[in-house]
Amino acid sequence: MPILSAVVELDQRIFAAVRAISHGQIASYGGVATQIGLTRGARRVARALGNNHDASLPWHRVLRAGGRIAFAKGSAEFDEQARRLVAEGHQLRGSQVVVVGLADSLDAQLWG
DNA sequence: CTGATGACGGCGC
DNA sequence: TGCGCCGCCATCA
Repeated sequence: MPILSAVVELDQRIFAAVRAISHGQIASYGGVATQIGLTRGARRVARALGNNHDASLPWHRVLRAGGRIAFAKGSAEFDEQARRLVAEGHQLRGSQVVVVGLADSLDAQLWG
């Protein structure tokens, strides 16, 4: 039981970090991973979101490094995420979210 | 056990 | 700027 329990708890921490991203804000997979104490855990975070079923989770606020949408351009998931981001006031340039201001780092704008 | 895969990241051309 | 290759990690066939 303890082994599996630890894994589940890790996922819970990932979800908590994602839920902590408020409306209009964005974060990167790697940033979320670092935030909860994981190094090189971007893929771990991505997989957690993929397994997640909770519709209340703001998964669309999590992007790839540089602010790019992770899904393939043209896919249904891509369109859905792009739609939600624009609805929250963001601007898209292709598959990349246009970051307003001086932040050269995504995570810097959120928790830097 | 070995090789392939993916909602990732970074460096090089 | 864009694209490709390679490194990382956890799963899966």
